[in-house]
Amino acid sequence: MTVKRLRERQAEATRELLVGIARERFVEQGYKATAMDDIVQRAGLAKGALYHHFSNKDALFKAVYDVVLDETADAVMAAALAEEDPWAAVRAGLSAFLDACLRPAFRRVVIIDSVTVMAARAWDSGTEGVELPMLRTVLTPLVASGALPGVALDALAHLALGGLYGSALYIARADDPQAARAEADAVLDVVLRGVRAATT
Amino acid sequence: MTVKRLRERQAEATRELLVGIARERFVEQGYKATAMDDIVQRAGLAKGALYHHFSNKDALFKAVYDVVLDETADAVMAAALAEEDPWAAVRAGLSAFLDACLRPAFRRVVIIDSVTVMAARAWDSGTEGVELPMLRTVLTPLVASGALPGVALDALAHLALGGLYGSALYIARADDPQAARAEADAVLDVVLRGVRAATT
DNA sequence: GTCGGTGACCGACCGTCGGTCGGTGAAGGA
DNA sequence: TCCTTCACCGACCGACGGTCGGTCACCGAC
Repeated sequence: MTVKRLRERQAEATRELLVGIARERFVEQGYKATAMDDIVQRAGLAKGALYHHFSNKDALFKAVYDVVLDETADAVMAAALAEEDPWAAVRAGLSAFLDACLRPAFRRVVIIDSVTVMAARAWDSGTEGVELPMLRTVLTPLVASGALPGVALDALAHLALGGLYGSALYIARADDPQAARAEADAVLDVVLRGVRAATT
Repeated sequence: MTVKRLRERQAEATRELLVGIARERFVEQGYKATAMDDIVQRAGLAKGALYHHFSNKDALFKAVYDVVLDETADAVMAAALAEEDPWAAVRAGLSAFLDACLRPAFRRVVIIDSVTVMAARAWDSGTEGVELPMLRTVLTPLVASGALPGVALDALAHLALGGLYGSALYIARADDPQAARAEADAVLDVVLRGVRAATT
C-alpha cells in the first residue's frame, strides 16, 4: 500500500492540485463566483480531468470544505477533550471554534458558503455535517449529568451551533476581528455562566 | 396619490403577480431550482416584463423575502412590545419567531435560502437584513438596564439570532415540527432563565 | 518484449439559464 | 391629433456547469 504505482501517485497529485487551486479560488471569490473553467485553466488541466475526479461542482467544494473543516475540528476536539469538567470542556471547545473563525478560509468556506452549497442536500436528504456530531460529543456529558433537566440534546446542539455561527458571522463581518472575537467571547461567557449557575 | 392612473395600477398588479408566482415557486423548489423563464411563463408574461420590474433574480427573491419576513416581523414585534418586563418581551418575541418557523414559506425562504442568496451581498457590502435591527430593539432594554454587564449589544444580537436560526433549522428539519418546536422552546427557556438568574 | 486492457486526461460540444436590447402599442398629457 | 412615455415583448446572447468519444502512457500477463 505504501508503494504506489506511478499512475496512482500522479492521479492523487492531480486531485490534490485541483483541491488546492479550488480552495484558493473558493476562499478568494466564494462558491458562486468561481468558475470550473477558471480552476481548470489555473491548474493547467482540461475540464475532463476535473470531472474525472469530482462528479460535479458541489463535490469539489465538499472536498475543499472537508479539508478546511478538518483543520479546525481537530483543534476544537482536542481543546474540549483536554478538560475534565464538562462545562470547561464546552467553554474550551467554543473558544477554539471562535479562534478558527479568525482564519479567512474557515470563515468563507465553512461559515458562509457551506450553507449555500450544502443546505439543499441537507434539506432534501437528512445528511448532516461534521459540526453537529462534534457538538453532540461535547454536550452529551452535560445532558447526561442531569445538569439540564428536560433538555433534548439535539435541540440544544442546534441552538448552540446556531449561536456559534451567529458569533462567527459577527466576527467575520467586523472591521476589527480581534476585538469582535473578544466581545463574542464575553457574551459566550455570560450565557454559559448563566446557564450553569441556574442549573447546578 | 389614491387616484392612480390605469398604467400605474396595471404595472403594480403585474409586479404583485410576479412576486406571487415567484413566492410560490421559491417556496416549493427553492431559489436555485427556480428558473426565471418558468416564473415568466406561469405569469403569462414575457421575460422583459420581469426584468422591467426587477433588476435581477436576487432582487426578485429579495422582494419575496421582504413580504414573507414582514408577515412575521409584525407578529414578533407585537408580541415583544406587548410585554412590560424586558425578559418577558424577549421570551415572547422568541416564541413568536419559533411559531413562524412552523410555516413552510418562512422556513424555506427566510431560514434556508435567504442565507444562500443574500450572504454574498452581506459579506461584500455591510448590508444587513431586518432581523438584526429587530433583535436589537428587543435586546436594547436588557443591555441598557445593566442586567448584562460587559456585554456588547451587537455581539449578543448576533449570537441570539444565530441561536434562533439554529433552533429554526432544527424545527424545519424535524419529522414532527410541533414536537421539535416544543423541544426548542424548552431549551430556550433553560438558557433564558439561566442567564437571567445569573445576572439579576 | 509485446500486447491488450485500463484509466487518467483531453477538449470540442451541448443545454440551460440569467440577463440584454431594440422594438411596439396603448395610455395620457398638450 | 400628435407626440411622449413606458409597461411589456421576445429573439438573442454569453457564461457556465456538465458530457462524451477519443487518445496515449502505464502496467500486468504471457
